[in-house]
Amino acid sequence: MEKTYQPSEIEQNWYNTWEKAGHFKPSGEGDSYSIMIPPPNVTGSLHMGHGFNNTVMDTLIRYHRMQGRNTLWQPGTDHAGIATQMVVERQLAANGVTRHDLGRDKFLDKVWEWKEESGDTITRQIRRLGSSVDWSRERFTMDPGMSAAVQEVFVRLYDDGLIYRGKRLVNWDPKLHTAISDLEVLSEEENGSMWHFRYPLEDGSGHLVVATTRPETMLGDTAVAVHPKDERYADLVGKNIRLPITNRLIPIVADDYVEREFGTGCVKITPAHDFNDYEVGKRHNLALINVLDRDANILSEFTVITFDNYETQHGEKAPEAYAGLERFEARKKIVEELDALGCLEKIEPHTLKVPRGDRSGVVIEPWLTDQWYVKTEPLAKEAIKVVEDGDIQFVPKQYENMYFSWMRDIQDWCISRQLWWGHRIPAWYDNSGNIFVGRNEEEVRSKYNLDPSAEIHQDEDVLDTWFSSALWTFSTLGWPEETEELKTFHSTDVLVTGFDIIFFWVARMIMMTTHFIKDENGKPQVPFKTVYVHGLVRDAQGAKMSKSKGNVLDPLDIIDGIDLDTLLDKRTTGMMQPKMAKKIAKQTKDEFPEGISGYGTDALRFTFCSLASTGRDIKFDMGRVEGYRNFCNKIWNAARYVLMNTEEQDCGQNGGDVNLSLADRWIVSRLQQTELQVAKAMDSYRLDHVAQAIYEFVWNEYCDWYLELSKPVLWDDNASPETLRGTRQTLVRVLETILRLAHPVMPYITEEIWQRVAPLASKSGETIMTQGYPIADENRIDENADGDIEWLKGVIIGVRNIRGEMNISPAKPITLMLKNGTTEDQRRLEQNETFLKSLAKIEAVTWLGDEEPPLAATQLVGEMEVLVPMAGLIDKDSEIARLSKEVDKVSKELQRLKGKLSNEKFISKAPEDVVEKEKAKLSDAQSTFDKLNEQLEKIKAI
RNA sequence: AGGACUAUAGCUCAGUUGGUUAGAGCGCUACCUUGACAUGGUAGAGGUCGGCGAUUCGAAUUCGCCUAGUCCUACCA
Repeated sequence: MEKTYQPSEIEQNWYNTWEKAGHFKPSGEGDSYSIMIPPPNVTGSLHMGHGFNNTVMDTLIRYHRMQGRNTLWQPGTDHAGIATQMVVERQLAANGVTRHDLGRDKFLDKVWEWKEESGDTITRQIRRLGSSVDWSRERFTMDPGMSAAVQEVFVRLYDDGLIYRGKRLVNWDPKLHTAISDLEVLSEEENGSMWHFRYPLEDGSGHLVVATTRPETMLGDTAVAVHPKDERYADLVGKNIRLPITNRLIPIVADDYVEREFGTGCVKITPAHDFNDYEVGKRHNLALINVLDRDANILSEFTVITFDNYETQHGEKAPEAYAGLERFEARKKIVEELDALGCLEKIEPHTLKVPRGDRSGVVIEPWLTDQWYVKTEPLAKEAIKVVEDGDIQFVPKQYENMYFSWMRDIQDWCISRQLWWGHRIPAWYDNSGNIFVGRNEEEVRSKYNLDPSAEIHQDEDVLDTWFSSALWTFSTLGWPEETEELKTFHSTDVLVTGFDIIFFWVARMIMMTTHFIKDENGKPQVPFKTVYVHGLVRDAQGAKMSKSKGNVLDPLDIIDGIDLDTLLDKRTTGMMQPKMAKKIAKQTKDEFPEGISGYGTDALRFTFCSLASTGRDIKFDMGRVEGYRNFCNKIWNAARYVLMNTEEQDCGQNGGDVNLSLADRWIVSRLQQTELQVAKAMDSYRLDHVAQAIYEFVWNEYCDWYLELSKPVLWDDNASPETLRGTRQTLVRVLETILRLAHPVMPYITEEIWQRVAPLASKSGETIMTQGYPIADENRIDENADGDIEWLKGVIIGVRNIRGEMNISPAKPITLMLKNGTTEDQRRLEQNETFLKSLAKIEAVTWLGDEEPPLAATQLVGEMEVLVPMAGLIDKDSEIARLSKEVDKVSKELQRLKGKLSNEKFISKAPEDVVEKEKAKLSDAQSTFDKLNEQLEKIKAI
């Protein structure tokens, strides 16, 4: 074996071997356990969040697979409508081509090409992370099967009256030319202005002052509203305003939407360009006047529409100066003109929330269009119930509240997108605009008894990407066919995801699944029984990782390492804002002056697990990765030691009596306790505790103590064959168990070592992956052995402490004296003298009776005094200093305990066992204190 | 505005139902190339657990208020 662990040399080989051998596929035996991967965007690449997410899932999957469950981890990718279309359009734009130049079919060919090319990136990354997904079942949301499911769902929901088409105000992205859902709009606070305008009354008797943050919309104003109880304006209600610039007459209406205290208490109402105004308009049956086109430029002819059937009444010419003007240009010009007309009262600075498209970043316009909607209320009802009933549990629990509060106030879901890339809406129209919904044109014609000669055409739009991902848990299993897989693996066991997509995805999956998938009794099935919600991975400063900030990390760069230049390249090419490049470069150089060295997959995975405490974001700390890389090396070298001492040796594989030493029994006992801890942590999704328990046991018990304790046995020329066999067997068996215990978290290193250790531990099999997960045997928890070793450790640490503080070289053999021990102490010494001599480098141990001991440095182990004679070794002053420090410590403790125990109330109210415990502590502390003082006096006296 | 979460050693984080002398890793100090490992070993230093109050014999842990930060949701034109 190499002297240090070299992850790069083994990882990819093992992955290929596992995959080829089919170990990632369900075994077909045992109770099922399944997880659906949250499908990443097929044309993107995985970031640290995915790395984390994959690690959690793979750990759970490998754990359950080793427990003998029939385990499926379903992989796949998402077509990500807007994001992908944008990428391809940007590529085309680089050559000066638009998608319209190509036309729909040619454009889609291009997208498919790009998907093929880029899809490999993701699957390669997933493989490198060690994820044991069943690649034979890989799915893509635009696969024929998936598309069929999407169509089926759309048609059935339409036929059930749960999908409708209507003209509504939607969030319109004027750059991408599509509607988007509420969730895709991000409102950030920005600095703007509040403009106060004077609107003259028709009768010339004065004016009202309205305030607005969006002057350009005034072209479409159809009323001014005041509060019905506002006395200032009571007699104006019903009168008309002569709207400046367009000179349109608009009424003054009373509506309690208006807040009297805000601004002047007068609000201009623009029903076609504001969600609130839309509601006001509806109540007062105002006209809707749309003044913007799809680019959010001013129309040359406004459309004037009534709420009644949204009938277009007539057009209205835009004031000539404004026709075709970009919206912010128009704003400027309107303010100037109003100023010139004497209608500008004042301009105040004002911070407001500006809605922007999460993809395009441009300001979203409420815009009146025809769109398709899912009526969510009935679906939400069932989706709320399954969580209330506990059919679905959130981990951590508090996310249920977030889920409920959103679900109980859910809006209808706008599912149509004016894109080309996606599932085309299965609806057809005839020339009079009648709607026909069906799986294909043929079906539509027969379903609606259409005249064969009737001309119909399919809707041009596609569905929101989340519409198809909402079906993910069952569409991947073959629905609407009633497949074996669907029966076996649905409902899935757990969904592992970040909280940021609870609304986008989790909620919608629950709605769709409960509506479409029922068990044999007609009870709605849930998509998953548990939702494990994890935090976001942030950079070392705690900032969200994002491409535009240039602080993203590719998990592979931590696995393989990357030099500074390449990393700089990666972070600064293909940016949306090239201006940022300089800043990003500096920040990157500061954080990674040497680039990043490769730490291997297992170290990265261990890091993710160790940071996976619930309900908390992860500030990614490179120092921890390094620490866990060192941990891998520790395991590696422990294995090296074990193999050096067991290979070609008798480890009891072929029978023969074994004699287990105290150390052997102790480490086996500790192993059982560790197994209990790990299982408990796994079952409660506390992967940080899993990692912690494994780390502690391996490093602080197996390596630090047990391996050291095995040395005196193995190196003892007089040791019996039974004893040697016992220790070798324990060495290999415990190591082999450690490997299985750690395998779900660190698949590669455990497999590599297991291949060599397994036969020595009488295990056989092709791979560690399918071995049984360790189960604690509580009969092997040996409290006597635990106690004895604790005692031994106490003595050894005492001696080492004296060595350390007295500057006695660890290499120098010393004599040790013990005094004032019990018979139990004597027994322990007798049985462990070899261990003690070896680990504390002691040449002789004497047991003192009542005789006066020589001057010595002292440590206490319980009542027993551990003495290292001073002659020639220890200098008086440093021993005085050392003892004084100890006395100080103990005296503080003594004070505290005395105070507590002299408190009447404590004695009378605290439970008896607690009082007893405190009393025992006090007497211990007292005797320690006395002995140390005594010793201190003695030393001082010389 | 409403809600959630977070605040523990210089840094990154644990701390089960209140009973600890508050832990780990990294970093720091001193010493050590001993036959698995310097990606190591041994011994140390370092915290009034964000603040104030309440409950209790006893609070890092429960409750209230406050401060700071993060994030949702809803928003005032």
